[in-house]
Amino acid sequence: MKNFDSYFKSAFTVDNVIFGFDHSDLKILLIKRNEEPYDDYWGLPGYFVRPDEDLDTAARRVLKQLAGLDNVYLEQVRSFGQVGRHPFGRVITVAYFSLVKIANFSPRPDNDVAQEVRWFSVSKLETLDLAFDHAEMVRECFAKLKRQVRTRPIGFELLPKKFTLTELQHLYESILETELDKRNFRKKILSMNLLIDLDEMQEGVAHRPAKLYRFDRFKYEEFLRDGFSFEVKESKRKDKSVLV
Amino acid sequence: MKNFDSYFKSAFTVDNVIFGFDHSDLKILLIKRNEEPYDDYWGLPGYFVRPDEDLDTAARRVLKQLAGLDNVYLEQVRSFGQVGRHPFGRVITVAYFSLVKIANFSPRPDNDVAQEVRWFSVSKLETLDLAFDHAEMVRECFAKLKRQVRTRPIGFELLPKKFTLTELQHLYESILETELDKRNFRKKILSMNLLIDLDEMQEGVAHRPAKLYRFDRFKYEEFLRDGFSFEVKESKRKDKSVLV
DNA sequence: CCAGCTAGTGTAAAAGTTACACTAATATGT
DNA sequence: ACATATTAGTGTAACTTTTACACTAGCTGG
Repeated sequence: MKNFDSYFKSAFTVDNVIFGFDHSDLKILLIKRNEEPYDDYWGLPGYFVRPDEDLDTAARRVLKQLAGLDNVYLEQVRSFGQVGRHPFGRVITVAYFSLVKIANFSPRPDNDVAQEVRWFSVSKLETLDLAFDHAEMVRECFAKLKRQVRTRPIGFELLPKKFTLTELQHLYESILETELDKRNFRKKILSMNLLIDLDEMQEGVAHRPAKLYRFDRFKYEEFLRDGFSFEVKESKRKDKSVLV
Repeated sequence: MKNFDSYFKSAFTVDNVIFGFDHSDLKILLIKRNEEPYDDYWGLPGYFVRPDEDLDTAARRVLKQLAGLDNVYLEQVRSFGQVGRHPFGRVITVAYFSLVKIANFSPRPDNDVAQEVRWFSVSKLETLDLAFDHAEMVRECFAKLKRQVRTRPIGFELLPKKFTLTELQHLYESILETELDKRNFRKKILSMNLLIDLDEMQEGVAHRPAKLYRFDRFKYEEFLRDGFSFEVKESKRKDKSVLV
């Protein structure tokens, strides 16, 4: 039998691109690193995968340890394995993207890998010099979110359980980086029958209060089984789009 | 500084799900393994990534060595890293899918890893007991192809340079596993202006010969820059679909 | 020259998409 | 208590896209 030992000298990590939505801004969670390499740089919450740990499990563990997050939407994006991307040796990393309700987030990096944890607006990230190839990972994950949000109702993972249609529209506008027509957006979203009108109103706002809705996950799964597709298109006009 | 040595004990491989289209059948290329583990099993062409090799480079090398394929469409899908998926140790694999023109393929596995190389119809794969977690990888890659083919003109990678509209339709039907309406399919495809009418005819067929077309890659890239999207939808009717 | 086969074509009805502007309801400040 | 500011909520007509559907054209081979 051949000897494969020389191949068993690499390591792998998971990195999470964690999206959150705060009022009108799409954000991602970064940590300020507290160890080499890239000590003091901002980067994605990520760490080595343990020898006895599945990839998804590792991603969830890191999410918990470095960001105090639990039970969130998580999806693998792809792996990044450029030779030389890590100074300690050959390290390939598996990128995940994750969607969280920002209000549920309590910054609790209960270990010493991160000295600080903070939300950054996706739109303001260009200027930041991130650790490793994390900037590329963020770009790809954002692109994937943009694609996914058109055909899957994952946007709801970013909103509180109860939300208004305007909040939902703002969320789509942030992700798609475009403006949507209010009437068309509402028509389309409501026609999908995936929202439950809670018969409750917003409170404490200095204007006409909006109705509150929640996402009907059960109905969505029913639709999925019947081969339904949650779909969103762009408008033909350059300056406006519509969630169709 | 911490010691990370214990993490540097794993290996990774690349595996290729290679799709080809032969007349009316979507196929994938498998090898009959000639070494442990899973000696004598059919499996995906894949191998260990070398320490100094990028992932994409490794995928292309393997494609070349195990299947004699060069210069083909290649795209990373995702990584599979279940603990225990490889008996030699911790090995995660990066799955790629690849689209090739089946006629260009000459089975030339110029090393001893594979004792045989063969095309299998995707539809008949269910019964085959593949090595490792390769069955799952095939399923996911096929699902991805199915999704991709609706929004990107990658189908052309599977056809010869010159093809007829009927061939193109059959290709779509194989991938989408559905029937398409001839008139609507043609209307839609031609309205995209991505095909060049070659003013040539099929020869040597025992029926009215069809016109030959080729894909206009240049125009496609122009469209991409202008934010165009190659889009395909399913029909509302259960038994038929249309490439829209 | 007939049989068999695939290529190629148009239209009307239905569905979906788009653009667009005003009234309703609340909180706050005076 | 009234005016102001602010966001919520709503309908329609023009246009575009999608869908269903059936016959003639042109070649080969016997």
